[in-house]
Amino acid sequence: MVSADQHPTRERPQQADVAARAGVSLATVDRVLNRRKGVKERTRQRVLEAARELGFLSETEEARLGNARPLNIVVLLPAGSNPYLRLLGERLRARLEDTGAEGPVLRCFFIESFSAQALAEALRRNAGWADGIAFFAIEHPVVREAAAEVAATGTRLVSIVSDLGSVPGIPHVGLDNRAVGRTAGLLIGRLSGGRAGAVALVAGSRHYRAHSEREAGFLSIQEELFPQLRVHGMREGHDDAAENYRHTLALLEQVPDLVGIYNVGGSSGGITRALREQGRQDVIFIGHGLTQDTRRAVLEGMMDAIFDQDPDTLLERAVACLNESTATARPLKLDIYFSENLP
Amino acid sequence: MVSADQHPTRERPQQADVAARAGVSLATVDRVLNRRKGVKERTRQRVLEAARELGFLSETEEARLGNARPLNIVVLLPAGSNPYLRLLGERLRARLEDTGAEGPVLRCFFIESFSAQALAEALRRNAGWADGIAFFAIEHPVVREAAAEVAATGTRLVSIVSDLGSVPGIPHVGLDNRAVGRTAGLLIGRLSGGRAGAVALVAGSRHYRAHSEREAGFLSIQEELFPQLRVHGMREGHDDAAENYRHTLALLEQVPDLVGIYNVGGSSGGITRALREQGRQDVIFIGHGLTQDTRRAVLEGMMDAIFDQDPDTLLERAVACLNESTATARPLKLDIYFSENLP
DNA sequence: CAATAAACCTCAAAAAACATCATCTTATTT
DNA sequence: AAATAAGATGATGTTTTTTGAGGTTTATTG
Repeated sequence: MVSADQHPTRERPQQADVAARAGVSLATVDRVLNRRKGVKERTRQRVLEAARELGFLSETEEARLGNARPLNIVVLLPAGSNPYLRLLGERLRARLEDTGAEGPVLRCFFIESFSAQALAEALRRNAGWADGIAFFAIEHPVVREAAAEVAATGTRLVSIVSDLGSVPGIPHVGLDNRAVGRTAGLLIGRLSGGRAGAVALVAGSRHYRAHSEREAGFLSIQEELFPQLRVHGMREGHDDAAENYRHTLALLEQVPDLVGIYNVGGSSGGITRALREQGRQDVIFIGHGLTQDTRRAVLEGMMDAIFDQDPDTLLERAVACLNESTATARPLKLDIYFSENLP
Repeated sequence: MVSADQHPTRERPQQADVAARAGVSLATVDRVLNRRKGVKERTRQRVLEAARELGFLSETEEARLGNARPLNIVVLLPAGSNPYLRLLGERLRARLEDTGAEGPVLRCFFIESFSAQALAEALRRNAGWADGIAFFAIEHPVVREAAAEVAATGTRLVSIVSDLGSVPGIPHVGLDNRAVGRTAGLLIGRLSGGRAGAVALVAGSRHYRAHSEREAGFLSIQEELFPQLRVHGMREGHDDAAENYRHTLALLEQVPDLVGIYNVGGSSGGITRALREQGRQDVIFIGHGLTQDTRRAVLEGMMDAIFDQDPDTLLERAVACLNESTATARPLKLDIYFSENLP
């Protein structure tokens, strides 16, 4: 009968024991153990301690559950109808749900588009409170100033898609936009098969560095490789479908020998609508952002290629930048989609 | 009897003792010791600890069962001069060093190319020993048989780049090759700007499903959209630069109106060499695998586009498949590189 | 060979995971 | 202060996973 073992066989504790010990219900223990949301930090600790005392958790589990409040990250996106941005917002929400309590808490705010003032204010508003802010930069002294201030409070910053220019300490996650512009130019040039004529640029706003860099790249390669094409001056469509629609109609009327359009910004839907209505499938059209509307446009032949930066990768990299200081600023990969390789 | 517990006698402890000490049943001990599934990690640790304390396990057994985290993964690649495969091997090594003791141990073996026999043997050789095998599949009954056998031993399998066809239980990590072929066809058709003439296919071997699927996709879109182009029968270059070089020279001589070439397989270097030597920059050429030689070829204008599947992503996804059973088989993204968006 | 430990299987019970709703707190607004 | 909203917690039901209790077969050992 002697203690057959040194250790009197210990009954394994169960969640119910932990619950009793912590003075909470089973549901709460479950929430803590499975990292579900909706538990006050204080209660969480009580449960964890009870579990510890009962030896309910293994080392690794304890370490996994014990620590770390997830980071507080704010993402500032331009408001407006730009479908890519809406998609980005959605992916953000999806990511938040996905990682659950694991990952950082991502909050997304939509800022008045193209307004440096509004962006600067939003930056300041979130300083200190958030651990990190990811934002679409507008190149403007007001924004730069605000960014510097915020960085000083310890809140980390990362610009996404469009950057601030040379501001040290603010890494950037986005494409190599000059190369992107050149690639667009190359493709339009090659797809036009030597035809002479005009190519048009449409942009959201030159205040976005991303846009002006793409424009610069596009212009440089046109000049370099395709002298038979002349570039018709850029129009700012403010990433608005209706505005882009009007621009395109005007363009089609004014420029009889239009060969191609490159939409540097978002909301390509307005452009395809104009092209479709005018039956101008012959016009080569390249735009940005893989969304429902651009997919359809490519499939029906109104659009020739979509340039995209994968939203999930973008977010992941942005979060990584905010987490670690070893922020590698290698540009994102440009995804190019034609009608046949849509995902 | 006394001796039994006073002095830890050298009597062999039994599973029952381990079970008692861990506070679980014999069935659970059995599950842990024989690596059966359906044991909670926490319980597993308990059992292992109890076993350790009782000296039930030998060093090797303990190592095998214990934190068996660093999985043993074998990657089987075709031997040969194919630069993409060499790059893949390099990335693999890099990954191994990178993850250090954390990640799985990746071992890479080069198998005689295009030999179903050799591949089958290699699979069998690594069965049981390795936890998982990632392999370039060759579609052949011998291979399928070997794969099924290996899967039965508990060693998990994943095909990379080229798959085995519909074999349940063997997930695949690779491109949607039909779509890839169609995209290549689309690009060549569009870049040729309506010229009439011939387009040629070069492949490694039809025994690779990836190659034949790309071929099928290419043929289907040519027929569908570009009647002015005729497809010149496929040649198998066995992913060998020298062979591809000879093929291309012959091609250039025999087919005066050659408009484009699509190299379904690897080792595009031979083709660009032939094109360069013959001064045939006018021939549109698309090939696979972003490597030193294809980069150069694109930059000097001998090649028009490179289709690539990112080696790092490929490896990561393959390892993920071998780790978890929740292997999502979503195809990889096709990366398309032109002269302007090379990374 | 007999005795025994281990391997391997199935099935039912127990525990845990997961989802939902009601209730109660707490903070915020009016 | 009352009203409201948002957050926490508990109660409870459903589903899935884990575990235990058997039995049968296969190796091992004395």
